[in-house]
Amino acid sequence: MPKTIHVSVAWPYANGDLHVGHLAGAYLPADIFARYHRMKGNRVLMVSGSDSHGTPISVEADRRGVTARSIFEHYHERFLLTQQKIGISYDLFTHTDTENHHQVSQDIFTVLLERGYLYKETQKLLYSELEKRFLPDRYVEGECYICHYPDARGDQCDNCGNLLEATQLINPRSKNHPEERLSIRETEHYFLDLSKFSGQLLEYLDKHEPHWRANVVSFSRNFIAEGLRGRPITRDIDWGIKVPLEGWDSKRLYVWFEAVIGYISASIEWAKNSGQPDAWKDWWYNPEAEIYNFIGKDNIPFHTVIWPAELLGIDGIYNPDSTTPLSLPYDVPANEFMNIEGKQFSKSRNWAIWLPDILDRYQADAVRYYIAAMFPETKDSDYAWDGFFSRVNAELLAAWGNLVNRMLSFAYKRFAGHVPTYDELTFEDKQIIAKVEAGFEEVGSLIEAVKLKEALSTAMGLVRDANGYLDTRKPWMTIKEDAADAARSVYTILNVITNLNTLLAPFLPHSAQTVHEYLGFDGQVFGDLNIVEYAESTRSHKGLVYDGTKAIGTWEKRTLTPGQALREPKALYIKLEPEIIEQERGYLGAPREEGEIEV
RNA sequence: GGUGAUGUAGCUCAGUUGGUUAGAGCGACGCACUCAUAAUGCGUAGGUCCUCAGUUCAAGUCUGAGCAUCACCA
Repeated sequence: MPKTIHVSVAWPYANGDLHVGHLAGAYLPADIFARYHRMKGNRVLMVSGSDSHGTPISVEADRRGVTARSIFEHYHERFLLTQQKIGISYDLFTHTDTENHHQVSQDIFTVLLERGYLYKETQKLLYSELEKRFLPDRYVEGECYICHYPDARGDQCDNCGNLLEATQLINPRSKNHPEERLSIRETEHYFLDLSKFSGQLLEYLDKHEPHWRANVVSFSRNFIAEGLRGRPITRDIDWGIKVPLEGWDSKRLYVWFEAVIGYISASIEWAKNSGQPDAWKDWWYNPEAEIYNFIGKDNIPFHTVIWPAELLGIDGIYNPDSTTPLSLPYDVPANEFMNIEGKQFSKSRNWAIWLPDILDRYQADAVRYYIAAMFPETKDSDYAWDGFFSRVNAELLAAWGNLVNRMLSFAYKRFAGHVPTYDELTFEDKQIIAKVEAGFEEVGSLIEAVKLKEALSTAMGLVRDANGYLDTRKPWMTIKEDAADAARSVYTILNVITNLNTLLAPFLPHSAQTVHEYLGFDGQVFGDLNIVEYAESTRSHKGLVYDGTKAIGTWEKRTLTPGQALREPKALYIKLEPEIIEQERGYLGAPREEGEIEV
């Protein structure tokens, strides 16, 4: 019985390029998980998109003196190309400035309001006469009321490190117009009344805790223990989704509130785009469906508490006659952070490894391999260039790539380009075949439990076993005096390589296709990743779309047919030069220029 | 300041409910091999499991205190 799996992936702010932190935290684990489940024959829907709203985008736009829209459109385009290149197989990667997303977000606001889950409250905020607007904390500077540092930011003091309340700053001023004295004004906002859900949320946590990661459980419990206070879901800004009420034209939905809605709105958009407008309900109104939210640890309470509260509050939306409730996240396998050469990622200091840059210099599967081997699943990990160098050369290339290359070219040369025909296999031959076949169960159950790092190292252990097997059977020796025995062992190792290739395919989809072809198979292991343009009534947008119709890869053992024609193999991976370590370290912290992304 | 997490071989990390000589990969060293991008295989060396105190017949594993790192919250 196939499972129904929703893979919800955190939405990146479209205010800068994607970096390895994005990949390590959410996108790559989600992709590996989704590819595996598709191979397994399960029904997968994986969605995400660019977060086009939010202050980070406005701040970046102001810094460059352009509109917020042009910033998000620029980076959305780059997100599509980058993720296409590294192969993140979204069924739909869209963005939050679509008519569809605006509509769904406003509908959800309206439903929550009608059901009494929202309340109005007056807040005091800093107002700029000059700009005729309330200023978000990030636009405010002033004297710290704790240490009296004169240039404290609106949300935090860089001198004493304390988090600040912007309205309490001494002589608060606008970042854009430092000469102006800001005043405090009252403004009205809607709040989501989280406390109304506390009983249901505790029940929800109790039910799911047993299969959640320890860090996710403790973050969530801690968040609830601190008390479920109402959270504002509207703001005094002009870039974002309008509040669907008369007289609220100057306000917009708060980005934290509408971005998570993207999981549903993108599912709805995907269904519309595929011509089956109700298809999204197979995931969202289906008690058997499992929803997995792949996110970074900074987002945990939003996905285990606040988002479930929103979902509980809108149960039955677009499906009033439903007898089953709207689905809540089944698991939130949050990753910790991936640091870089021992230091935390920092955009402002350019202490970052940008994906467009490294995809220009290294193979996508090399990047995927290193990051997957270093996934911060239980604690922060560290991306180090000497580590990248040695893991790619000594593990990916030397153990796996070389195994493929040595035996495929041996078979190609010594067995006239065909899979050898054999009489009977020896004990050792059957033993290694059985061991690798058992990997489907072993690696598969680790992936299902989202223990991806362990899944990868288990598969790599089998690669080492295969190399060990060769050393005992030595086909390059036996071919000289006992051709029949060489045929047995070469047949065996090709069979083993076929299955190892399947086990590694979710991690290394690009080289999986290459090996598949070298072995003489036709067709595609996975489907295609296309950039598609979608028109709505007043505007159109592009999305990244996985089309699985051509995919033939399945998660099961395969037996090679003796006599099958092989294709001439070439080396799978490019060997890295030691110089890259210092070269790459040199880019860290230095000024960077965005390059074109070549496909 | 509060909460949570982490601290195990040169490096990156595993170590389930406390139980025999603490594991893996990489790196180092030695040997073997030559099909392969000098790639592989076997073997060796390398650890007061952050510190101190406690519980126990027995602690990397439990408890307390401390030190260090990180995150979240204030």
